[in-house]
Amino acid sequence: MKDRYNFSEIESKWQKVWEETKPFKVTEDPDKEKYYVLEMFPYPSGKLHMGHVRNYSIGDVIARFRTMNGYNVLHPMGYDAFGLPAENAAIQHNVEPAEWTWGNIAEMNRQLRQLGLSYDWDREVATAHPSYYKWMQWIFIQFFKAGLAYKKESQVNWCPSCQTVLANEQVVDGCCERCGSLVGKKNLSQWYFKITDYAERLLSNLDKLDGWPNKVKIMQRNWIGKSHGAEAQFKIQDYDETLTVFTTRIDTIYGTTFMVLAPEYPSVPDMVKGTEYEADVMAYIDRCAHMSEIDRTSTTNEKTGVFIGKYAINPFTGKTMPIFIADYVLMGYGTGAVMGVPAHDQRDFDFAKKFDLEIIPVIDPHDPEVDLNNLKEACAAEGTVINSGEFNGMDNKDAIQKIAEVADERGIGRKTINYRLRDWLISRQRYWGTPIPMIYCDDCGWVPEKEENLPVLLPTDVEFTGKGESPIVTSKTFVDTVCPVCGKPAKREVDTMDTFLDSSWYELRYCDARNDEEVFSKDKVDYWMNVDQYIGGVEHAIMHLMYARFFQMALYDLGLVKDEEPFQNLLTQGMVIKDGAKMSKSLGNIVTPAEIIEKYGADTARLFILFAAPPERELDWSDKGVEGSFRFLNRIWRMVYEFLEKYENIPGKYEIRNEADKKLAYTLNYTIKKVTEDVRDRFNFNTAISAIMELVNEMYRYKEGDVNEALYSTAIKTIVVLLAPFVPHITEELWQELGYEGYVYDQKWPTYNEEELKKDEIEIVVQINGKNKEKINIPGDATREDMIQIASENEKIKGLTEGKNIVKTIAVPGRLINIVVKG
RNA sequence: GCGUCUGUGGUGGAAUUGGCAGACACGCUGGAUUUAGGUUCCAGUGCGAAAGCAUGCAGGUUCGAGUCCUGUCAGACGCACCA
Repeated sequence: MKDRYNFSEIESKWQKVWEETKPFKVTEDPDKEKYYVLEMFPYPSGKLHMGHVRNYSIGDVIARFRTMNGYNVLHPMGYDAFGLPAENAAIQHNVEPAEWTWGNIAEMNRQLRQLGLSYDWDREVATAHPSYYKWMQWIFIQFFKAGLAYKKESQVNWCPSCQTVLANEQVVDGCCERCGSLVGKKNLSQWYFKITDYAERLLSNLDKLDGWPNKVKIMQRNWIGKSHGAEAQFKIQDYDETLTVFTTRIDTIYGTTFMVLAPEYPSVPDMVKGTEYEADVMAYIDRCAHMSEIDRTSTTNEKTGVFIGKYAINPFTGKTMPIFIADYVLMGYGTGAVMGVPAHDQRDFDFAKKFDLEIIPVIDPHDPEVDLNNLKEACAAEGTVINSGEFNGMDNKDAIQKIAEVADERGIGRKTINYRLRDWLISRQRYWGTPIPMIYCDDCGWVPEKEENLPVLLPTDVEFTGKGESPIVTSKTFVDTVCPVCGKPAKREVDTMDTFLDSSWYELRYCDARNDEEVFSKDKVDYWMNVDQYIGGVEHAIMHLMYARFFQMALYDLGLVKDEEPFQNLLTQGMVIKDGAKMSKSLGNIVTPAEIIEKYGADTARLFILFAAPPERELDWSDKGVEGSFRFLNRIWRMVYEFLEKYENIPGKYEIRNEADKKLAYTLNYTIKKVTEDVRDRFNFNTAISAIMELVNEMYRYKEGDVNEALYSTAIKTIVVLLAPFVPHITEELWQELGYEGYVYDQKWPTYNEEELKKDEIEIVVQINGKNKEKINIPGDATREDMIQIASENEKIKGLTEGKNIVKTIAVPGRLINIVVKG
């Protein structure tokens, strides 16, 4: 054995072994309990960053730990390979998106292999590969057939100068990131998925997801945004249309003094056509088209709006009231029309003040602080209904029910449930995505491509000018085709799919990644699913996880999978930051995995990243901290080296000869217990590693005395096995140097001996009125009464309680005694 | 703006169930080893002279609060076409 830890030699040696022997390749084995560990697959930007290293290190510890505990572990990796950056590279650097992407994947594959991760690489998928997107298209067609996909007109960001559609990300402060022009909106007919049909199930199933962090479930609940309320219908004076509003406060309908429509409300242009209001209204609509939703709904902004010259009629009072359009009303939520009740809604209050509109209080909260005739702000409190005709005197909570019932009877409204969740817009006017396998025929309408013709391949004769609605339009071979139903000339859909679709079912494809005959074998998916542990960035808490859940439910309804939920347990990791800020090029605080691996090796990088913080928290990168982790591995190396030089390696049954042996045996067993529980139950790898460090410190102390070779050999062997999931290369090397058979990744996880964890004597604290006063030693098996007895005999405690009235004494076994005194 | 989360020594963090705040590590200080630097090994290290005081800030519940409750401030993440 070499006296120095040569990490680069060791790491490349074992990576080569793993590459050749494929120890992490798995197949279905009905006799073994399976465990599916999945890390969110990366977008192949070309460079691995520390967030990736963190994600995959966490997953690798879990996968290796479960393998050592006897599970049949599925641990796959792949690439979310479609997306905007490849297209930008094409536009800016004139490189084919495919070439750019496959090059990046090759580079990232190389970097991932340097980390020593236990993947079954034979299951690698890349969503941009036809063998993957063929089945993406197949799933789309099944969804279409099931009525889950439909076309609808909607708005996109449009740069008038570039003549192209922009992603929200490409819009900076309302302007095009490329040319700086003011971005507008453009209407396009686009594909949607009816995720709202699943709103209730997506919501109620959350209760079953015990293995998910509460915060993620709360975020998803809020995102779905279920609210119970009512619809009410308002006729428009001298215009043949009825406005339907959604409100959660139908009890305040008598207080409605105006109506507000979203600027995009479809009939608004027609209502103002040819009137004196037309110019102002159309100008306002245009202005709103340049604003983001976040800006529009900000409650701190001064309210803006325009009167459209029409009046609505309150269905209960018959009173007429002005109709406005205003940016704080969104077309995408509710019905795009709201009743303005300034007395009881703050946004309506602000609007009424601005436009000098009437404020009618209709709920009396019986609060002396609130002057109903001179409101300073809206009063959302509950109370008694007033100024509301037949409903006066009711409790407003009862009125919410009653008014909705009365409206229903009179045909002017009804109770309803509204969700904030909107249908999923999946069309992208982009090249580098899965082509939507739909064909438009003048006679048959939108029909899917025949399944035997899949995949609909992305055309390669495309120009990337950065202009136009979709680059695919420039292909001379793609668009024209024949109708799969009637055979007449027809045209293909030129939009591609949102890349979120690709990543909504990849966990299923991993179960049977090389299947050319079907999307996946049901038997294989039934064996491996669900994912036992999913790990990824908390930034995906809502969208990706909601979409993947929706896919699984839809596939469940199609009979393709046996469960409604794909991810049993979820671990959301925090970001990697440096000096208190996100690592970014512009701040110049980036540390790349490559430079750390070069300088210290992958084991050190993994160890530091797992040791520096628990997975859920942000991780503050520290170069000094990395050196500390490197030092620890060197310390281990030297300890084993010295052991092999000086002692016989005879692990196994040992005698406890003295206090030193007893102490080491205790620490050894305690460490096994601690590491097992921290990894298995809590994912607190930082405390697991610190426990191992304490064991090493104890062993350094121990070896200075009279060494019990059997015990010390056992400790050496155990520590190598305990460290194996964290630092796989060095432990494999040490295992070999110690002369053991087989591989350390294949060893059985150690168990601990309860007997050796028992202590004869423990130290507890004695408090008086909650303040620590004394420490006493008591027998390990002392009862409450024993504890109090021993404490009361202590000289210091006697002195402190003398002449005082002891009110009570609280004894917590194994921890403390608190004596409460008076006087 | 809305939603969610996080605030503990000089630093990263520990305290798992309301029960000794600061494990482990970094940094720093001192010592040993070394021709010297580095490495390594050992010891010390929240503040305070002490009584005591300390977990962003202000209250509250409790025998006891970093942990629970209310309010507040600061930062991070998400907000539907980045992935």
